Amino acid sequence: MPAKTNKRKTPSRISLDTETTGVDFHHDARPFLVTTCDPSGELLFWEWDVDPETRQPIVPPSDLEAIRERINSVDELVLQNPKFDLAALDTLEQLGIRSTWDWPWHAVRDTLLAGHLLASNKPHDLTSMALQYLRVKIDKYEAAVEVATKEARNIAKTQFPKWRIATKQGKGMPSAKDKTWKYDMWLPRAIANELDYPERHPWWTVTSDYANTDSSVAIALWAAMEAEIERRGLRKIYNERLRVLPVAYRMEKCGITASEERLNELRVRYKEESEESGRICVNIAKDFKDPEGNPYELTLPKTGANNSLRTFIFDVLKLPVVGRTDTGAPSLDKDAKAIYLNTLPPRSKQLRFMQNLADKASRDTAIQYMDSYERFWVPLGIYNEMGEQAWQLWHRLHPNLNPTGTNTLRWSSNNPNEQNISKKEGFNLRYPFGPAPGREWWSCDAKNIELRIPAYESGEEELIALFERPDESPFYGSNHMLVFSILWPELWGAAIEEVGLDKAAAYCKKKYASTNYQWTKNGNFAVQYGAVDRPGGEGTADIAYHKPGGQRLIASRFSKQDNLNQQCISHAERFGYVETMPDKTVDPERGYPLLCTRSDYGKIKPTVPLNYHVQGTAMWWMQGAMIRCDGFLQEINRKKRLTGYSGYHLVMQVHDELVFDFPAGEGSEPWKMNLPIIREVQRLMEQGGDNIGLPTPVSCEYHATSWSEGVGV
DNA sequence: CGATGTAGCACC
DNA sequence: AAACGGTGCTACATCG
Repeated sequence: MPAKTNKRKTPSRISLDTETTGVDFHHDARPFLVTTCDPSGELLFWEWDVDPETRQPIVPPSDLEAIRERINSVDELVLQNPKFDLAALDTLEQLGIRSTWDWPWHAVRDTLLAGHLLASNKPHDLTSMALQYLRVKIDKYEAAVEVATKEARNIAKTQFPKWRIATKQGKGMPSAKDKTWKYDMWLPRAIANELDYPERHPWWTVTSDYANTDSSVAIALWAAMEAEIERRGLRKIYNERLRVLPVAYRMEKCGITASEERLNELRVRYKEESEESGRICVNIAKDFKDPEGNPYELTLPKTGANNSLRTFIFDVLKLPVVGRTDTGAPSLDKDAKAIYLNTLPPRSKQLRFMQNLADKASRDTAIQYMDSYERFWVPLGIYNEMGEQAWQLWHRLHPNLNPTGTNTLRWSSNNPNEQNISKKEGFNLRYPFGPAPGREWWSCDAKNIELRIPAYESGEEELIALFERPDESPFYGSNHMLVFSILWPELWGAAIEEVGLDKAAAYCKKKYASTNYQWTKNGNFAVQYGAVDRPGGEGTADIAYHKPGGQRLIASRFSKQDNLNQQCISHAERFGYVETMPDKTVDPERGYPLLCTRSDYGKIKPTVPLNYHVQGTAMWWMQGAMIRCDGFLQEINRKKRLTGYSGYHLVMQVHDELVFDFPAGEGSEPWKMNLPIIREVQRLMEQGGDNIGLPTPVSCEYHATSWSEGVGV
């Protein structure tokens, strides 16, 4: 034990950065260089040879021991996106080099989180932030690596055909798209080694020079950022933000399970149907003549549209243009297709063509998503004790999560994106996802949180009443139905006449399902997402509402909420940002600052401030929910001594929904085993409402087999 | 051939 | 002028 001292010492700190052979750590990507730097600028780094035929680094165990010692000897560990480096180092475990990394989360400081907190809508990459905060340009080091690596790739391709150069469709690197050279930064040194380049040749050090620049910039950057965080009074909020890092890391590591059988069931069906529709389209096209007078040979696109299809539709069939793209070109998106389906003459070849084209497009889209899930997944059973069958038919995806990926506090997700998995009727791609054998899933959803926030914050009684008394006549908690009654009082009145006040809502919802009620929903979404309303003028949601002056009518009915909108706009115009609602458990004085988008002329876009304020507040709420739930589940796992995938896990976040993967209950009522745990999860989520001062109820569903099939509890 | 921009579409 | 907010991925088209 070190002696206690009264002298307050400056915390010792280092920065750490890792270079890797890719980003797919659950496939073949591995680290090959670790660099550290202390505040005086002193560097200490470890660079490993990479076997060019396997792309695996050759790592002396003593190096890992040295890295571990260096990490554990300091009070603060500065990184740019820490979970990336940890995920990289964690892969070395699989090489049998180390047992575990006891990563000091308490010591971690993240320049990426700091970058978002200080300037939420500015770039957060190290190069941009070095320029912004330190006035240092470091892009030349990356440029040098790019030139060297590209040249080294060319040498390898011609002289060493057995070497595994990164490619788009390369095995073990499903994320590789463009810029594959970034996966080969180990290559210049490998070539220098293989071809006995002289000691002074730059390729020996071009990559380590680049990496070392990053670690020395990171340590200086954190000093600058920390001072700025302090100056702006954001320390408490920053400290709270740090708590999401281990949560996100664990979510990525656990990932989500998917059934190969169920995925193939959907894919085989869609493929057959798509091919059939495609054949019909090509045959119909042959009945028409191309400009030379020959039967039109249509080449269908894999997805979307191509020139062959555009020419056929607009030049040969001469269908009218019903929509334009951003650049003014005739559109063939699903809205345009819907218009054609509703307007082309019945039993015409044109209509039949369009029907089959639309059928094909929706199936092709679904197939495209499923192909990408298959590309990214890894077989189950490497780390746990699944049975033989499960090993073969179940897989795991490890989507990447970016807590700083948006202009607000929403997270983004990629490789693959877990947040846009279709739940469309007839194309529910959540069907293949769900609990593996011996497991069960639960999903918990914050009910209407983005509508509640502005209603409660502004004190809009009529809307609050809907949320408070969802079972009461006449609207039964339905915001859409309330708005419907305001927009079309005559329809609403007639319904009351017809069936009485208590049944009017159900009656209207059914009778006007595809007309006025659908328009109401469309308009409400437009308003929620910031459609512009000008007093006395026409609101941009009016078109969606199908009601001239509709948006103004709603805004004046909900004048308090309208005031909140104006307040957010004024605040943003004055300060450039809005804040989320303060969280009394973090900093009762202030919320998270979100910079608002400006137009090219420097003015705040008026559609943005309220939207960011609400979206940001909802996601601050979600962040707290995730931190509390993860802590609770970790505690259960510790008490029950459940390790690895066998325990209780938070595995997914889709903005207002969390998904959990638990050990399965047994018997005739299996959901009962974990019901007390999910009730506590529900309570921990709802608790966030107290922190911001409004009720935030959460609904929970049990999934025995699939994410697409849930039972409310 | 690689790089870049556009179109289209999935989610909340 | 801004005119409906936030994302990620794939295919296609074009250009050097």
